[in-house]
Amino acid sequence: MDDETKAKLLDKYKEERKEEVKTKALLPLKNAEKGKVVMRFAPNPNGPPTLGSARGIIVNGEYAKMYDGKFILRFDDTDPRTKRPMLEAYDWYVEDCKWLGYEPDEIIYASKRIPIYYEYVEKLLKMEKAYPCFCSKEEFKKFRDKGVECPHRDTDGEKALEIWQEMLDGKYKEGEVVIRIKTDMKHKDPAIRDWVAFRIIYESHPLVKDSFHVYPTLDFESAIEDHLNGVTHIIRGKDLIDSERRQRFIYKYFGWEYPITKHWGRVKIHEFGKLSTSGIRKDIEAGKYSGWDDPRLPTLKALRRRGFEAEAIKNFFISLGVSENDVAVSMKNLYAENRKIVDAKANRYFFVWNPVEVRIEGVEAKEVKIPLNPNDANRFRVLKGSDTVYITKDDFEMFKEGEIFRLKDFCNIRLIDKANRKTEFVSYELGEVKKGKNIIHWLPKNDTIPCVVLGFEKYEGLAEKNVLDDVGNVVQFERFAFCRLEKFDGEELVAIYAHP
RNA sequence: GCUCCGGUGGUGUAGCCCGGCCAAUCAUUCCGGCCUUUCGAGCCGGCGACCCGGGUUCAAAUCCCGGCCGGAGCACCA
Repeated sequence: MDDETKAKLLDKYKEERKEEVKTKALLPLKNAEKGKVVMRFAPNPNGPPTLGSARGIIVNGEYAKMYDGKFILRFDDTDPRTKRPMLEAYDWYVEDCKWLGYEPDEIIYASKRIPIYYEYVEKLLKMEKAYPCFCSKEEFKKFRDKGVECPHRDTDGEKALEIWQEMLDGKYKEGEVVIRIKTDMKHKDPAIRDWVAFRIIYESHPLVKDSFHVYPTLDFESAIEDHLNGVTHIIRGKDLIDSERRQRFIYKYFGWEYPITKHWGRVKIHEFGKLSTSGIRKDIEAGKYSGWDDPRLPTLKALRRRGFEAEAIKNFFISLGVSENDVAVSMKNLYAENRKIVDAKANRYFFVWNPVEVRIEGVEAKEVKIPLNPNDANRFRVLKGSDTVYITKDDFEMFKEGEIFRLKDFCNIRLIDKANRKTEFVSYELGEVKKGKNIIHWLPKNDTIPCVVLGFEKYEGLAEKNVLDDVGNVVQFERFAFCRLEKFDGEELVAIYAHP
C-alpha cells in the first residue's frame, strides 16, 4: 500500500471513529477497506466454546461484517497431547459461530494442512533461517537466558534438511530434536529468541490419527496460515502479543507483510470463578456438573440453554470493546442486555417456590384474566381464583396478623391466623392495597403443575398450567426471574434460570 | 530477574495518536420517584471518575519524566 492510500484510509478511519462514538458498534478498524478485510478466529477445540470464545467470534466476525469482508474459522489443533483437541468440539465451534450470527466463510483445520507447513519449513531450513536443535529444554534455556547461540545454530542447509528428513522418517525420539526459527539470540526480549517451530510427538491425533509425528507449534502454523489466507487483521487476547514479534521473523524471511494486530486483556466475570476447561471437565466427570451445558457454566451451550439471545451476548462484548486493559465485569451487564430484548416478548406467569397453602374465608371462586405481557393488552391467560391458594413462603412470612395484602389480579385478603394459615376475604378491587410489596403472586390449589427451576441454585415449586403453551420459550416468572422452559414430561416442568 | 503493555465514576466504556469544543460520552450497578396490580420486571430522574508527583504550554485526561499499582510473555501449550 502506498503512502497516499494509507493517508486516505487514515483520514476515513478518523471520521468513522468520530461517528461511531454515538452508536453502539465497534470502533473502526485501522487501515480497513470495505470488501478487503479478512478476519479469523483461531481456537483450539480442546473444549466447548465459552463466553471467552464468544468474544473472539463476535469481535472478529463483526469486523468482517462491518467491512463486507471474510471471516475464517481456523482450528489451531496442532498439539495432540498437551492441548489435545476434543473431536465433538470442532462441530460445537461451527454451531456456536452460526448461532452468534457469524457463519464462517471458510473453515480451516490446521492438523489437516501439516504438509503445507512442512514445505515452508523446508524452505527456511534451506535458507538457513531455521535449524534442527538437539539441545534439551533446560540446555537451551541457559543459552536463551545468556543470549548465546547454541552449537546447532550454524548447521548448514544441506545437513539441516537431512536431519529434518530423518525426523520425518521417525529416526528420533520425542524431545531429541526440534526445529528452531533463527531470530536473534541477543534480542532484548528473551521471549523472542530462537523459538521452536516443530517438535516430535508420537501420539495419535483425534482428527488426523497417526498421519504425523512432527507437529508445528502454534506460532509456526499460525504465521503460515495467516499469510496463505490473506488475513488482514488479527484480533486476539494479549497472551499472544509476543507471537507477533516471533512470527515477524518468518514474514521478514519470506518478504511477506504482517497483518495488523489488536489485543484485548483478560476478562474476569464475577459470577464465574476461575474456570479452566480441564477443571470443568474434571468436575463434570466427578458429577459436580451435569454436563457442558450445566446452567452454572459459562459455556455457550449453557447460556443458550438458559435462553440468552445471541444478540445480547453480541451487545455485551461490543460494549467491552477491544482494549488491552483487563476487565472484571459482572454478568449483570449481560442480563441487562438480554432483558432489553426478552422483556417485550416473554410471557408472564406465576411460579410459586416453596409453596405454602393458605385458606381464604368468605371468598367466591372466580376466574381472573391476567395479561400475558403488560405491554400487550390483547393477550390473556386465565387463573381460577379459589378459596385455597398457594403463595410462596417468603411472602407468607413477611406478613403479620391483621395485615392486608393482595393476590395479584384476584383479591385482597387479611391474615387472621398465621399459625393456621387462615385469611379472610376483604375485597376484589385494588382499593385498599396500593402498590408494591403488598401485591403478591399466587396459584389456585387445584390447578398447578410441579415445576423445578435449575440454575446456580435449584428452586422447587408450582407453576400455573398455562405455562405449557410456552414450553421451549423464555418466560418471566413474575417476581422471580426470566427462565427458559425446557421440557414437560407429563409430570414436572423443568425450567432453566436465566436472570432476574 | 529480563522484556512488553495498561491505569477515566462501584463496574465496563468513549475521548488520548493530532493539547483548547471535556466543569469528560454511553451503558450497567446503586439511590430516589412513577406504574388501576411484577418495589426481584418496566418507565423517569439523580449521585458518582481522568492513579500520584513533577515538567512542557496561554491551555494537559490528552505530550514528557519519575513513582505507585495492575497485567502479559520469557514452554518441545494454545
